[in-house]
Amino acid sequence: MTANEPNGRATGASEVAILEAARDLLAEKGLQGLSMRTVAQRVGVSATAIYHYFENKDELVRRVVQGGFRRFGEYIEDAMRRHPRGSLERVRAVGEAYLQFALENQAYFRVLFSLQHPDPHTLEDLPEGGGYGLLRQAVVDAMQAGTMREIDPDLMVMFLWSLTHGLLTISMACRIEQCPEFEREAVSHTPLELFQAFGPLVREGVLGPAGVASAADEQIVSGGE
Amino acid sequence: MTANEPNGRATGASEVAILEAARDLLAEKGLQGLSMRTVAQRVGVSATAIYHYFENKDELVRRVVQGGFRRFGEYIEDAMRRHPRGSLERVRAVGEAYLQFALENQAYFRVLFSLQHPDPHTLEDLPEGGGYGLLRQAVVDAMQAGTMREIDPDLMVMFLWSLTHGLLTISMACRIEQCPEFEREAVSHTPLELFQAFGPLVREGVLGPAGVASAADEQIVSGGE
DNA sequence: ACCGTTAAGTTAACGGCGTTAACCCAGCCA
DNA sequence: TGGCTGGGTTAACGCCGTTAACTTAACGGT
Repeated sequence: MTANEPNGRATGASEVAILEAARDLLAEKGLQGLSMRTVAQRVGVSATAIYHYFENKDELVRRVVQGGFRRFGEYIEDAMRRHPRGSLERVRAVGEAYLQFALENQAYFRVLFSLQHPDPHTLEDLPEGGGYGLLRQAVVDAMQAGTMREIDPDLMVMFLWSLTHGLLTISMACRIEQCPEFEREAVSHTPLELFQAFGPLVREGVLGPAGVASAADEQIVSGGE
Repeated sequence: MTANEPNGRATGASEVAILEAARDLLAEKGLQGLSMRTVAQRVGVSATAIYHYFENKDELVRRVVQGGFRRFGEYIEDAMRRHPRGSLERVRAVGEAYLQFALENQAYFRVLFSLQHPDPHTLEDLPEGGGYGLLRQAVVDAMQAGTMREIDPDLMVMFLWSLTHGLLTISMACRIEQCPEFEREAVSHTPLELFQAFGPLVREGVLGPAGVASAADEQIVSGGE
């Protein structure tokens, strides 16, 4: 309980206090640790008081998620600032920032991209220049600088985003580290290491640098297996 | 209610009947439409009867998920059968089957790869030869046939899986179609169309077929933009 | 033929959840 | 001074997962 007034009445349950409590609770105990009652208790107020600020629980978590996307965008902005415009490194850094945010704020991220939301968020949930826009800018710059092939930038963005997001969500939903195929492997386990190992595939594709050797001239190129 | 005996006692709540009811309920109303009580009602039995067959709700949905992965595997198996061993088409078909399953069984898929499970499933949840193993086989075959560069096959599988899974989960969590960046675009909206549009990027990478043209010789290669 | 065990149900209840309804009261403005 | 309003309260409803205690039908062994 926070400081109460002489009678049993509590104060200080501002909208932001509620949002902060909800955010912290989410980070600490995950989505199912966030109930109206626990949030209220942390703020020092009765559960129903929350309904003065938010229509219902859905709106509360939607607002929390919104704040999450904002912080997410900041991670990415920082990453971009650290690399020169038009460089491939900058594009890669955006991906790494994506991973970093997700891993440092797991409970958070799980909710941001939960598949359970009744109706999915449009990307305008994140602020205008948000993650998508930033990555897109990095991609357009790289294309203009000639460090990346020129195709529809939105297609390119979806490609990179899908790859990164997929890697992340797979590692969060499945414990690939302890799957037999991976145990015996030199392939590294952490999402970040995998992401970096993707580098050559992303740059040169599954066919390889010079296109794949046909079966006939295989031994010419690599000496056979 | 199913056929009851003379007294108020119900029968016929076999384990599989419960699993089927849970599966159907999940497909019809999503995860939050699946409660012990609703499942029980559909089977025609009291809620607590379920505890004779399953330890708790978690185990029930885990079993449902298991069955889901099995069906998932069948989709992929079918796709592989329709294309020759070692072909890139076969690998692509696996990805398309992945999309197809997910889109035809959305509520299902949302739970299979929910980020909310207390502890994530190991891949052994799916039967031995399951999705991962099948894709891996297709990849190994393609490498041996020379239609794909030779690298660690598990890395390649994670790459392809991440890409496909990410595309899917992003489209399920965010309504990219109605995001301003996409509205004005010729880029198609459905996951399947996007997946197909990824083709060149997957094969040749973000650098392009012959590596990207440096700014200097750009016009030599493509005649400028 | 009986008894004990077990499998498959039942009802009642507990505590937690989101949410609603009804009420309370300090502070402000006319 | 009086009424409105914003921010709080308690009580209650119906749903949830789960537990406890009970009932009954069927079966196997002596």
